[in-house]
Amino acid sequence: MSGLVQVRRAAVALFAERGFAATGIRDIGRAVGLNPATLYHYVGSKEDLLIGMLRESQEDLLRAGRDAFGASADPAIQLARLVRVHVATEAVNPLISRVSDHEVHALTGRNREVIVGLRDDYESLFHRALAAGAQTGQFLVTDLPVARYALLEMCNGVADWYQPDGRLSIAELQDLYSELACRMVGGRIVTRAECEPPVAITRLGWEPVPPAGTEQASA
Amino acid sequence: MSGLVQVRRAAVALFAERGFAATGIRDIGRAVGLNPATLYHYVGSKEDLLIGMLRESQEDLLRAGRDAFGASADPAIQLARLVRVHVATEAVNPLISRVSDHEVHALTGRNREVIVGLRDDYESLFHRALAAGAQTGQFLVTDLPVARYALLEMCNGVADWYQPDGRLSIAELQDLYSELACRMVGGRIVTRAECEPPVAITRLGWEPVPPAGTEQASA
Amino acid sequence: MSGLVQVRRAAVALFAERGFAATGIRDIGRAVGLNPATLYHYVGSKEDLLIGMLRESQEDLLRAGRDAFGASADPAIQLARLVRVHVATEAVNPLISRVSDHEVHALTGRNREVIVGLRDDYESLFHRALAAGAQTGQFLVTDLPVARYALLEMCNGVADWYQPDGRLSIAELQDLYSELACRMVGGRIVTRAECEPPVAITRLGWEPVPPAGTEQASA
Amino acid sequence: MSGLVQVRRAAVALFAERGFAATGIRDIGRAVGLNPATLYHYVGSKEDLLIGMLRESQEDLLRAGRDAFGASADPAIQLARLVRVHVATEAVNPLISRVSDHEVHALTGRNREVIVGLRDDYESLFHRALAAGAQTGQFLVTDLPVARYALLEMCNGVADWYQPDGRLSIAELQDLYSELACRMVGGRIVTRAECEPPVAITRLGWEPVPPAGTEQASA
DNA sequence: GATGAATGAGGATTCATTCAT
DNA sequence: GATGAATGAATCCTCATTCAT
Repeated sequence: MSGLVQVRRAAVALFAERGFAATGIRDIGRAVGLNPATLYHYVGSKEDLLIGMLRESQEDLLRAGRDAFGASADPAIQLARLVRVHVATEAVNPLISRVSDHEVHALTGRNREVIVGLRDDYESLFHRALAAGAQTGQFLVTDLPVARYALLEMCNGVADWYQPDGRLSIAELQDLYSELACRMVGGRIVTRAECEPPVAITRLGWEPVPPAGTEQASA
Repeated sequence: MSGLVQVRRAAVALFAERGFAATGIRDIGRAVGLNPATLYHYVGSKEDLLIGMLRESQEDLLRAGRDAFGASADPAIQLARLVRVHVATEAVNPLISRVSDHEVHALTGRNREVIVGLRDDYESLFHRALAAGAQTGQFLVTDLPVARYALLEMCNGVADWYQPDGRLSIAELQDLYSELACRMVGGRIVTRAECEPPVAITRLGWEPVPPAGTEQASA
Repeated sequence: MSGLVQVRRAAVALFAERGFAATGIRDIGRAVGLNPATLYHYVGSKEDLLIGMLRESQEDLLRAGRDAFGASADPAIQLARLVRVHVATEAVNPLISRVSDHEVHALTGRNREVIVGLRDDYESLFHRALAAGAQTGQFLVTDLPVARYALLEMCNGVADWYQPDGRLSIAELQDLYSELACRMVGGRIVTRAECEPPVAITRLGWEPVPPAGTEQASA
Repeated sequence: MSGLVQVRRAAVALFAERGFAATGIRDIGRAVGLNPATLYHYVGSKEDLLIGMLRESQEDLLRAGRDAFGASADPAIQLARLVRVHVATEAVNPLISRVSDHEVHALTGRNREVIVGLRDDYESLFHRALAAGAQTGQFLVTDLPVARYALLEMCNGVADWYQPDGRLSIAELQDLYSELACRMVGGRIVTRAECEPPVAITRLGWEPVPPAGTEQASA
């Protein structure tokens, strides 16, 4: 495997575990058995690593979110599919998701703007689904921004606890969160079948491989 | 106002904004117009500041949570009151709440254990309310742990966006989140009136005072 | 007991145990239960403490040495008495002796000169006894400076190991070192009786009192 | 010459002159024209420097002492050889010897134990020679531990005054101390010839080179 | 690709000391 | 006498980064 990929994965793992600011370039080097100086053959700077992983993660999420959103005109299905995409993404890329959720503030200047922009675009998908559902009356949304915040935050936590080799398959996880989301906005419970075919969730190149991974299907 | 209080508030503000690891002792000193060395008159170490604020915050939340939980035997009201307490606490102490939500991992050794223990105790209140409601059938909870995670995460985000002088009063915020939570678990919508008298939410001594505070009632 | 005496004894004890440079003014304060700032009511500076104890120690040793030297015209007796005085002083004031032996180099400028001057005066007593004994032929001294160095160094170590409540009384200690010294310079063994009356060895005010002191006679 | 060697020698020189605690990492850096940070390329910590030099010094002394001791079965020759080794070692490595004599107390924990252990092993050689000589009656030792202390302390001072380009060659120095030691324990005077061939005394890599060195033979 | 050497800036913390109270 | 507050300088050490080899 390429040295660059190793470096990236080590960085993701360390940023996820200790946080960006608390991770030293030496720690990353040590994790891949490389002299700190050698890292600079692969990477321009520590912040480059961060912006790189955040951008890849956020762009991928946005792409998947758009696919999910565009696959149906029914707000309930749109919402269910968005939630399914989100939790599956967090479950499949837990470490990079944690970094995405926690370390945006470590970015500076233009880098920060780019990521915030991507996230805004992504969140607007939820807004549109919620707004449409509220308009048609199939959702009961007392306050739209609050519902959106609550929905997104709810999904964001998945990466913190989900274990791929645990009790729940990714598809089950998606079912559960989809159900919670549908109930939360007062809509009908969208079934897994209605969300077929599932949006493909890819494990990103930056995501470290778990020691003994169990692959599971998602819908 | 006491120098110690100033130091604490400055530390909370900076830890919330930049994160613990990215905040220097010099930054805190600068914020209160004190020489870095002088800080060590007030505080034993940087981590002492962190554990101090986390402990105070977590103990207060646990106390308020227990009060809320114990005020009724009805799981729906228990849950609604827990949610009301949580979001009000985040709204009243937004900065210290952000630190609590994000910086536990910066603690080491025994300090970490203490905070994690308090958080576990607090979360168990949600678990008991959910479990009781599921048992009686008034809640529709397909998966109890997942519901608890989702609920807590949903509430945790409030400190990130709520503006005390914004569109929503704290009581309205509580109503909205209470409604979302009730729906999410398939229960009846508990009204504000049912949660009277409200649990008192205190602004902690560590919480920085906003430049021009608007006080609002909570239920 | 006066606060100043307490401070001085604590300083001696700490300087002896950790060395001057490694002892903080705070350590001394802590040892006597005083705020660091309060120490400056008793003492001008950390170096003042050091020069004070070294001067007192060195002046007392010089005085005792002169008394011992002047009490007889016989070089053998002069030497024996000097050795008796030296080892008894180290045994009675072990902590201050250790500081005297090790921390002269921590003094600066004039302070250093004063102590070195006193020590030179003291050492010249040994030189005169040795030189006289060599001249009369009662000593076999191949190299006078080397003999003086060796003699003084031999005596200097006593404070590092002698235990007042141990196997040896001070008088026995004096006998032993006197015997070693006499042999070393090829002279006759001067008896304890010949050194009567013994020079008085005083416990200095700076010397910390041992927890449960056993007083012993010296000759 | 290697940077590491330069750093080591500078550290020895400064520790010998000012003491460990009073020497800053910056001082060492300045002495070798290196940024303080660069020192940490060569050395793990300040204490690493100290333990390194003490261990090397003490191990070398122990090795030389064992060679000297083992070269004869006659206690008088054993003792004479031990003394010759000791004073020559101090004369050839005066700076590192001073650090060895004065700074053991600056070590912490395990490091301290290691050095104390080595020193105990070394001192036991003197004990065995003295005890054997006392047993056969060729030594007059009234008190064995006191004799050992006195002997070792006497030798320890050499590094404080001996000048390699001074009046005395190392061989003459050895003769003088050997004579003093033999007399001190009431034994016969062992000649230089009886100690042939001399134990090799090596200048350690840590020992700073004097500005204009004069090499002299030792026996 | 890889690394040893190097560095300026900064990390948290302690220093001896002063001074108003 | 005593102390809390204060500080500039210094402590050891680590930071991200560069560059010649």
